[in-house]
Amino acid sequence: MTDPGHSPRERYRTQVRADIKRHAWEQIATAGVSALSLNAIAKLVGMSGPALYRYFASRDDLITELIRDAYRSLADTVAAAAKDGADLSGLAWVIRDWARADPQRYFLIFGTPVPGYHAPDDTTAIAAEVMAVLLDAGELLPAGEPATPLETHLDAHRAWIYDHPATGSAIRRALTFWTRLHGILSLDLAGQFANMDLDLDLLIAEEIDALRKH
Amino acid sequence: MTDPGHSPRERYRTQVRADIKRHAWEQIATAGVSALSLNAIAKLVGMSGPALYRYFASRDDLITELIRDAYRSLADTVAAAAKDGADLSGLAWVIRDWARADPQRYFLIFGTPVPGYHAPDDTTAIAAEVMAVLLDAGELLPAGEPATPLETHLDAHRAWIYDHPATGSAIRRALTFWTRLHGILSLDLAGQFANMDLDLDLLIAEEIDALRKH
DNA sequence: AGTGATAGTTATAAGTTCTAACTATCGCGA
DNA sequence: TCGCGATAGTTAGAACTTATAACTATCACT
Repeated sequence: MTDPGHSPRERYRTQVRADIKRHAWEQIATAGVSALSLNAIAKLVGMSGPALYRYFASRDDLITELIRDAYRSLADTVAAAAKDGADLSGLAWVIRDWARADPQRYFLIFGTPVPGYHAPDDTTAIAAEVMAVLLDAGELLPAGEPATPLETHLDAHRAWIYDHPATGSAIRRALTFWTRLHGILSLDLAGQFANMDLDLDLLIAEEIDALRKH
Repeated sequence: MTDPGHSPRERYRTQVRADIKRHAWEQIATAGVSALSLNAIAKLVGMSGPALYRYFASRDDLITELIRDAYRSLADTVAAAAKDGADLSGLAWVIRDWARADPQRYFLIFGTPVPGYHAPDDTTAIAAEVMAVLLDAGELLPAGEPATPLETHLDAHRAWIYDHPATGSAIRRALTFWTRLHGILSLDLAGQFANMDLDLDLLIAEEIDALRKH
């Protein structure tokens, strides 16, 4: 048989792939994904241009893998926080920190979409992991008296949360947590709050706190 | 004197510039800003490659002008709605429609930032126009009893709204209107709600409605 | 030790932005 | 109406990019 999984060739290959990705992340962090150059990366890892195509079929292929890793990193971070007992507030701070650690990584997932590009299916599965954590956190809060129209709607269209038993109220809170936090984070990371001297944590805190009350 | 402003040369020049921008917008709408090719545009308007540099100093220069136009379009749209008496809800629908009309135009302003790129100063002035409208709309709502910590903070750090006399409560509502709506719109336009069968208008309505109550 | 898969090489094609150098055209003033 | 100067366009080319083709060296396993 060839390569049971840990042959020298295989180990070398995964090491070089990791090296390539490491340099790719550095480029993305400092100049954005549009400035990512396969040629430049190849030279940085010590090989010449086309050799890199032995490891990634194309530029899009490499970026897709980076997107996958970014999703994985976010899901793991959120899951770890949940395991440590974080509520919605705690999750908000964890996600804020994760986004700030590498804004371009955040935008790789949630930023400007490229028309025609479709994220691989497994990334939506990872996104569902994150959503499940948010749904769990949302369920810990008491639901309001009469369900709102949105809650009724979400309760009826629940296919995307798979078999999670969350109530309409919990789904609404999880969804709203997501949209509110993303709104704040993406505008902040994009520099739209520059020169506003805004206390972002105060804004996040009050927005998430409002979710607790409604 | 030369060119009082309406010489034949000048008129031809502005017409060609508009032509170039028109094709640029088409490219951006269908393939995103990263796929914008000066060469392709030049051929579409009937000139060969480098001739386009008579009209725009560089690719970045053209994009910057498109960003400026996008800001201008948004500000005009919002201002027109306000003149027609739109409240925060009405403004939300107008902005939603404006974003949907050309998602890539929306992302050109609010999408993934390019590290190192600084928007020209006049765009922040246009953004202030939009903010002024939101502040006006926020002032029409009654303020809650004790000001929240965020409202107190915003009241103290009000340099960015220039001389607008809005209260801390109004600033908070305008800011929150912006972050909430952007969170929803950007995730939707980016396709993050795909296959969720989500009634976006219901989500927007409840989020903006919650602002009225707090 | 030999051999076949793998990893690297260089050359090349077809793009891109953008500069340089040159030419043709257009419009204004005399 | 003629001429001249500013403007608009051209082609050539430099320095990049992604990506493929063809070839060679290396490495690990039988």
